[in-house]
Amino acid sequence: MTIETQGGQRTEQAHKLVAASISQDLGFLLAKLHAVGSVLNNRALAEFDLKERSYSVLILANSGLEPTQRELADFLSLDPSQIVALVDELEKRGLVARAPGKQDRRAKTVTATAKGGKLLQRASDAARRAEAEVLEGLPAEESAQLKALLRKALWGAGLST
Amino acid sequence: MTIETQGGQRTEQAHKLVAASISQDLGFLLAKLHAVGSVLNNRALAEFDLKERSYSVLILANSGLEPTQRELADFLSLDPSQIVALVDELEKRGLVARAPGKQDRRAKTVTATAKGGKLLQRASDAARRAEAEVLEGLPAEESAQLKALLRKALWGAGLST
DNA sequence: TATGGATAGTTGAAAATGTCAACGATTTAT
DNA sequence: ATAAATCGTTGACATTTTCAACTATCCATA
Repeated sequence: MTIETQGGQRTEQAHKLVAASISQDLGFLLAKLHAVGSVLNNRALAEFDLKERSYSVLILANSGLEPTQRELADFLSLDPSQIVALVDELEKRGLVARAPGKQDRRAKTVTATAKGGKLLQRASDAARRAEAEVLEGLPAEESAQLKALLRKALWGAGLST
Repeated sequence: MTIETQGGQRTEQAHKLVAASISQDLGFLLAKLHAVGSVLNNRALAEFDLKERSYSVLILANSGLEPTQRELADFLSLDPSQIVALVDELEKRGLVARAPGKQDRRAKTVTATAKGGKLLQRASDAARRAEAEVLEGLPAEESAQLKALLRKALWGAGLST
């Protein structure tokens, strides 16, 4: 991580090595911006005792889509056992509840409790501010464009706008 | 990771949960595309006994910019101790060499050997193909745009085009 | 309708990564 | 000259990832 946002000012001064060809590499760019963003996100969410991971699970639990743990694992690109740990903790805190799947009794759906929904509301404010900080170098239109392109790369056209 | 690219065909079928609001979250989008890309990158680089990390170090060592280990750590968002391990391994394989810094004798610059350069050439072909696979949902122009926006978010305007 | 093969969640262990504090050697500032 | 800071390195510790097993349930089909 090793990123100096101590004073809260500069996100990153242009580095000598930016000139190297790796700055054209998609994987590197994604890793780097994700690293910057994770620090800010986790810092913003710490106030609510959440991290990026648990925040994601809470959002999906609160989506009304009643995801099963397997669906969470697939969607978040995590191992099913990691979902167990995340849901365990959120459930212990009374933020989400497990329910047996309606069609499939093996599966367990995860839904947010009222308490979880309230916490999420406050937390997502903080997350929004963190995201804005990551994107402070981009005007609003380009931020939207960046996110649209990421969605399209992941899932193809059809959902963006 | 849990991503089904076994047959080599579909990168990811549109998931039920795409409808959730987290699909608008920058951190999530970066994490997810990075996860997909890492799998493909590491698979492509495995043939050369490299991973994303060592590949990045090798590129920078081969850039002609003679980075010090500290500069590598800052640029790659890694702890200095991780750079030690990465350079140790590459040096042991004869792909890079450490040299004392010219101005600062505490520092050590890392440069690629001829052997490292040759390996890098072959590896970067494979990496390019992996990147193309990640971006197969985007036409060339949008791929370039995505990368330009990522660079701008990281370092501001000035280098892109 | 019973049997075999797949799948959901869970557990636990092993491997890989991340984080951090300390240290010697040097540099920089005073 | 001395003090404070920095670079690479080491080693300890925490967190995360990965994987194989296990039970319960579902599904296909003989």
